[in-house]
Amino acid sequence: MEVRVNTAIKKPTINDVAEAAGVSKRTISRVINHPETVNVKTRAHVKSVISEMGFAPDRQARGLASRRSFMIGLAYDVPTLHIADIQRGILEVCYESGFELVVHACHYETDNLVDEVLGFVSRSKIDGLIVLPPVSGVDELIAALNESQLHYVQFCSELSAEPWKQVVTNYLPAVTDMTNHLVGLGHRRFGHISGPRSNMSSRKRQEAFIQALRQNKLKLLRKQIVEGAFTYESGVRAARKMLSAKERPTAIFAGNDEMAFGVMNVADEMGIKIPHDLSVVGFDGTAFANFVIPSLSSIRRPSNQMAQLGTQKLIAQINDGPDAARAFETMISPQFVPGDSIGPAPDSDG
Amino acid sequence: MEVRVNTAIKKPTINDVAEAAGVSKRTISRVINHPETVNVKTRAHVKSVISEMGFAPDRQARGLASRRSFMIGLAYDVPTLHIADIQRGILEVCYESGFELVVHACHYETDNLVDEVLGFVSRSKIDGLIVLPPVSGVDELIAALNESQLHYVQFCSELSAEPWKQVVTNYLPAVTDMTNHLVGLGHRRFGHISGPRSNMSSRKRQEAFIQALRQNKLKLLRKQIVEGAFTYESGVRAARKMLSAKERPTAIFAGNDEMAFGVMNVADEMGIKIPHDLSVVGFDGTAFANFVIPSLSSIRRPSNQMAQLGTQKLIAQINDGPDAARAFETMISPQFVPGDSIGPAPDSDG
DNA sequence: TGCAATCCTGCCACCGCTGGCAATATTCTG
DNA sequence: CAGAATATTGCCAGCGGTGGCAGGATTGCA
Repeated sequence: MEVRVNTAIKKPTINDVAEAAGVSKRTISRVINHPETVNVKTRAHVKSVISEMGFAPDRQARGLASRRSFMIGLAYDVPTLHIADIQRGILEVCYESGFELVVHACHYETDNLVDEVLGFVSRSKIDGLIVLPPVSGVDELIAALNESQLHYVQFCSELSAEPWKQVVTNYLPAVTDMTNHLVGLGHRRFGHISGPRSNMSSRKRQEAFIQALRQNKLKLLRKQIVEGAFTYESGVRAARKMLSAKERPTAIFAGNDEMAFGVMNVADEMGIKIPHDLSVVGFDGTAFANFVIPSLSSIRRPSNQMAQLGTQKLIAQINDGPDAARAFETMISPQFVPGDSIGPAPDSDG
Repeated sequence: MEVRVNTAIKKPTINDVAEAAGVSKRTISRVINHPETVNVKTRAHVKSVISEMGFAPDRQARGLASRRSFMIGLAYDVPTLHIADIQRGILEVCYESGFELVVHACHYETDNLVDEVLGFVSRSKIDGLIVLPPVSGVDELIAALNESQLHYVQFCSELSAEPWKQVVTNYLPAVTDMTNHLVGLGHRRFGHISGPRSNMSSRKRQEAFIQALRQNKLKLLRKQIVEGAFTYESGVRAARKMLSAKERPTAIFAGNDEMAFGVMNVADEMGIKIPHDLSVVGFDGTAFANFVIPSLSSIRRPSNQMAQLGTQKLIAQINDGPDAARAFETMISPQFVPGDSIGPAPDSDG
């Protein structure tokens, strides 16, 4: 196996800098890692030499010696637009803080998820991990991460005992807002297409919906709920079932946008007009919600903000421990964004 | 700055294995890197000890000593669904080959793109880089990469002198297919919403369209082309201009799906029925094309296949040099996928 | 059976950086 | 101004691997 190596770019090493600055490499190292322990004058001199030579410490060597890699990981499952947005947000913060991002796609339902993720962690030697739903909803994984003492941040929907390791989306306000909006438009018969019941976020969304309805003295019966799988196809299946029932709902709240698109297509196919005969609301509020006709009402999660917050918390945790991470927010509130897919309840109702 | 370190998982080192196996660490290293130079018996023994102890060489140490990192990088710009899919495909191959993936989001129009990407490369010490459009269309960057002797694979639309560093999408067949299809439906007046003219892929798509029309003895005049920016909004603007012209086209080919969605929305707003009054075709063919009503005809790129191919080529290049990479395909052909957004040309035509 | 050629294997230096500790320089105290 | 306390800095030993080279074991051939 012939191995080719990049030889063209040769960067100065700490030794070169030490020699050029006329001090020992230990001092260079100090200026970089603990500047306050170096005499102001030496420090200034070394710093100028460093920037003059364009020196940047080698990550591998640094990592080997200090047991840090200056890289964080991202574990996710389905490649969605929401996740692509989150990834971008994470990168922005990474660059500010001098970290790189190593990604890992996995299947959250796989049996050996824990081993797989832990394997990724130890192979890549990341300093911390960001776990996105639905992976973040796997309890054994979170337990294993806690035990491994790896720094991590979990994006999820339920506050745990260690909030400094979390970014929690609070669904209730936005879902209540949405529900009140629909009730105000005269809707009384609702349908809900949930995500997989095994999924925490999905359960939380459903709970929030039920609670919001209850505040309006309305109920969501079991038969008004159909379980989906967060995919378009599952939305189609659920919608068929729901819309062919004898008393069909006048408004459907889907657990994500993809499933809501499924509802819109089934409605079209069945000649049910949106929003005249049926109102539809999704969840995620990615750009695509605006591209469909009529535009989809949805509950928008601020992906960029979430990503930045989560990354800042993780890096604070890595660099300065839990207390530093505790200084950041934990709760994130998504927002109801009305679109053309909702309207007054049809007259035929009641 | 208090630094916390992951201490719970402690993996065996090469020394532990050497001791356990009763041989020197040099031999362990050989078994891992050049097994053929080790006596069959010793090799088998060492291998069993390795797997028994669950030993895996430390990437950082290995990298430091061998000047390799066993990580590859991905440089991209806009976070789209197509790119999310590609990322997933890349990861699949990475895992088979023992590589990790470090991602880098950049802005391809920025002035110091070259420095930025080269900075990323040297910081992260990746062994190779995958460059996606539109970043891959920046000539100075490609030139700089060639000069730096870094292994890379460029996803693009024009064959260069070094095809083993490329995955080239050949637009012509699918665009011809699409064009013939539309011409067969009676269309004669076309419109094209291109991507930015500075973008190679965008120019290539347009050229392919013009060429396909020419084969049908049709022309695409300058005024029938409006420049967009690959975004929904730019599609909306272009569509407004195009559809309010006195002789509006009966079929529009947009440079990507997002812009095609823009066309669909403007048409709806102007009371132009799709596909009755206007046919629309997009480019990319991600899942969303099927979610809109009517479903969008598009040209689908096999993102997973492209990703896998590109990654295999890159890794072959890294491990075994250009010749190994040359053994792989270079050309990828997207496919025209008709949807409900196209129909016969309106009678009023001609 | 003797000696060279070929295989294997182990020793050791080093990749570039950090941390412990000792050494030196500087400042403080009486 | 001496001795102690404190601030700075340098030496050296790793971190966990890899590669060159030499030496010992084995094999080949006369």
